[in-house]
Amino acid sequence: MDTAERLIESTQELLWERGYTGTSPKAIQQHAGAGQGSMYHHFSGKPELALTAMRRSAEQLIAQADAQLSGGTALERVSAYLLRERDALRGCRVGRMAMDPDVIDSPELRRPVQETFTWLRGRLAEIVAEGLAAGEFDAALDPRDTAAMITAVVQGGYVLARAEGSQEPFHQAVRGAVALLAARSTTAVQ
Amino acid sequence: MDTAERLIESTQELLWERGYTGTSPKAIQQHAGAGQGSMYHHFSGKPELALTAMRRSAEQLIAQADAQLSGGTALERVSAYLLRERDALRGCRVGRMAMDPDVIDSPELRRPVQETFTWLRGRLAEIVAEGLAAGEFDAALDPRDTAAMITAVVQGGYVLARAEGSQEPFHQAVRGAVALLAARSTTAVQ
DNA sequence: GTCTATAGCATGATAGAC
DNA sequence: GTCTATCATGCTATAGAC
Repeated sequence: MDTAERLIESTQELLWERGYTGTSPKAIQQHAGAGQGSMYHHFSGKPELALTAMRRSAEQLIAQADAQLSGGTALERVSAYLLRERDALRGCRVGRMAMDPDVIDSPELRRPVQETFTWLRGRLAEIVAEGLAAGEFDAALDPRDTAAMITAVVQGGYVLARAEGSQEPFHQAVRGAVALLAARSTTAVQ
Repeated sequence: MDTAERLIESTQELLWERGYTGTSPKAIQQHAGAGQGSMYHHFSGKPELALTAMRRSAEQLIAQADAQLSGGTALERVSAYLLRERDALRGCRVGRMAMDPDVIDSPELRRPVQETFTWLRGRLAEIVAEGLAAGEFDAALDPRDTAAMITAVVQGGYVLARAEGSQEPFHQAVRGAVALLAARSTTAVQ
């Protein structure tokens, strides 16, 4: 693996762990086993390297979620997404960036974060809409509101887990969401 | 207002805006209109001042939520909490701290964050349990899971709003949660 | 109690040798 | 391409005058 690649992957790791503000070029270089000159040869500076790393993380998250969101009924796909095994204490490598002021204040750095969640909410809304069209969900459900709720439960579950220092609140939150969604879909058939 | 008070309130503001890692003693001093000597006279350093500010924010959030969560049926109270007007782009001043590695790595700094969410989930679980006892909610709902879901939707809604640069995803998420809860409430069904 | 001066170290970046 | 040296600035804290 070449140096540029090691720098990108090290940045992905450190952004996930410490955020943009809390990640220094020096820390990235040490993690990647590269010198300063090497980093500044491949990238113009911290913003460009972080942008490259964030785009990479966004692509990976979308590819992963896309794979998990295919196959089965709408409820099965949504439940699989919510109940998928995660390291809740680590949180979301993309969602984490939304709390970083330097990222949010920069349209360029914010874009991959925005695109990730726009895509995720859109994909979940399609699935909920499919479930509605198939009569699987109650017609009263709004696809976009429900999709935003599902996305938010996961992101908020990470906050609760980290606050508590335990995975349990995350699991409670997603179980709570699945229970509400599941019952809604079964009662619709009565 | 005396200097110590201005320092505390300035720290509350800046922690909300930029987090712990992104908030420097110098920035606090400038915001409070106080010199370095003044800050270090009243507080041993950044950690003690931040701890004081975070405890204050936690108390205020709990007091506010407690007031909002009294009066009306269980569904009304939960809905009022979810639909309350908020500056979604600003996020939660307590929940924000959960994404800061320096806060989470320090048991002392994490404590007010943990206590806030433990209390909030507990209070919401009580309310859901009351709703269950009164036959207001579907008996299949688990109070703690549902409470964690409600708390997570709000915290995750902030992430979506900040990622999007718009309040709309927050509103979608809480509307989605209220719609699901209302659908499982006997008062809404008939 | 508040101020200024200073310290030691980290940050983010540049320069130039190799 | 990678290295070390260097730089201006900012961070966190201490010292000591007032």
